[in-house]
Amino acid sequence: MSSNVRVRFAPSPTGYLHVGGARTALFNWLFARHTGGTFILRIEDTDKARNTEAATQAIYDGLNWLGLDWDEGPFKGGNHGPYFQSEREDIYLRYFNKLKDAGHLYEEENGSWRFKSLRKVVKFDDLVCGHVEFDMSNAEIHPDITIRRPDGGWIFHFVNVVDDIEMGMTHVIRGEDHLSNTPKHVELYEALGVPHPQFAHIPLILNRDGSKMSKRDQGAAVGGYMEQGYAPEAVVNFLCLLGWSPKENREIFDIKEIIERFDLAHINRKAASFDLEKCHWMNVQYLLHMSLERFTQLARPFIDRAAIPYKNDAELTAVLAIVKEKTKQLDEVPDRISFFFTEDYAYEDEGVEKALKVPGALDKLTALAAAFEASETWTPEAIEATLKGTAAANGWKNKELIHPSRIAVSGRSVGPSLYHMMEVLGKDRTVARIRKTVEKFK
RNA sequence: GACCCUAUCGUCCAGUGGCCUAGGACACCGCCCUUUCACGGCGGUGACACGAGUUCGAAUCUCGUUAGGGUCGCCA
Repeated sequence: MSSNVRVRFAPSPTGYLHVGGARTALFNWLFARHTGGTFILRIEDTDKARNTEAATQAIYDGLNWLGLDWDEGPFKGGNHGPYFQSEREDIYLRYFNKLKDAGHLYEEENGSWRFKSLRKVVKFDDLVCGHVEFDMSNAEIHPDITIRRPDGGWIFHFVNVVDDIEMGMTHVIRGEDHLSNTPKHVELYEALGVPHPQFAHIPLILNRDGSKMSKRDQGAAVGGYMEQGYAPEAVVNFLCLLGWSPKENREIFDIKEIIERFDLAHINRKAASFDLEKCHWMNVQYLLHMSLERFTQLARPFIDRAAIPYKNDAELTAVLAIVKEKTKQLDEVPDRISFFFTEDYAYEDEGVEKALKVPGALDKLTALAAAFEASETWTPEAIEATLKGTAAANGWKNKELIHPSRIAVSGRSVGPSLYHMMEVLGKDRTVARIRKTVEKFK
């Protein structure tokens, strides 16, 4: 399916990619993918003083991580480039002269240029907000906008409109903070003699307490989700449901389902508060239900960064398979698996007190090690049978073996399923670790 | 302050005049499952901002008030 829909995400590289910006990008992307249109990335770097390389890179990284691929833009090219505003000087000059010749501009004493408002009532139908009217007739309420700096630099309102014309945008989907700017833009389109694109102003994202979400707020930077080990598909799913709803009473939708269902008409008009806890829950759901292959792929950078000394992928995968269901964020993985790969694992104080430093615990472990050593098969079921059999034969409770042996083989009181953990460790290492522990705490 | 947008559980959504004694999810509180921790299951607390209308009937329509957000830059 293809269509003539053309939408863009036009960030300014002045900081980190914000979740609000990411959601704007996401809604544009979804609209393009739903309609079979084209999604364009345009970098609005007109403010030389504030733009940075790092910020530009953060935009690429964030979009790539979220899976929001663009059809035209940096690295991709396209027939409407360049896609950096800093490289479009000649185009702006052309439009500037056009406006100037038509008498729409005037120069200030300091050398900046302003656009003379048409001083009429501006009306437009916003795809999200509905019919909107602004009475622009009063210059005190709506002063003429500046479009060019004394140094020749261009101002957002002007270049944004020029590029949207030149790049053939059919829809402008952006944050509601631009709604009040829109009548100015509509006037620019009119002065240029070009019909304006359709507008869709999506509500802003607020903090839990209703305040505006700013860069410093928790959960604000997309980079934070990458570092903490959220699954990108979970963050995407969460963001989709923030201000838009497929009208079904469920929460988990894969991206294909969302693309099928997405439409601008069902975007909420109300600003949404960002609930990090729900995002976290959604991430847990994704981690729990994704394939082991996907989990391994997502966890690997964290494991490598922590320099976990696994021998080969088979060994690593076997371990990941049993910690996957407990993992809530990928950045926990190195800690959750570290004890599998060293005999020099640390013992957790509280667990040692409760499970090992109790009368008889070490003797019971010794008996358990002997029983394990004598066992023929080493499957979770067999291990469980051996453990419970040992307990029963001696008149002990199962948990009198379970808790001490968990501490003995892992150093911890919490972790994966005990029998699966022992299976992955193997019989020899399990027995050796139990005996080593007995010696250590004698 | 002016202009614009908005207003359902603490939060995210459902609800577009009767199906609502308002539904789902997160969080929270019980109970159950269980070798730990989770997961899961069951149940519970909890909302139509307020006031006038319109209508036989309003969470749903209109107006006002209040509240929140946005814009008013030589930032985007």
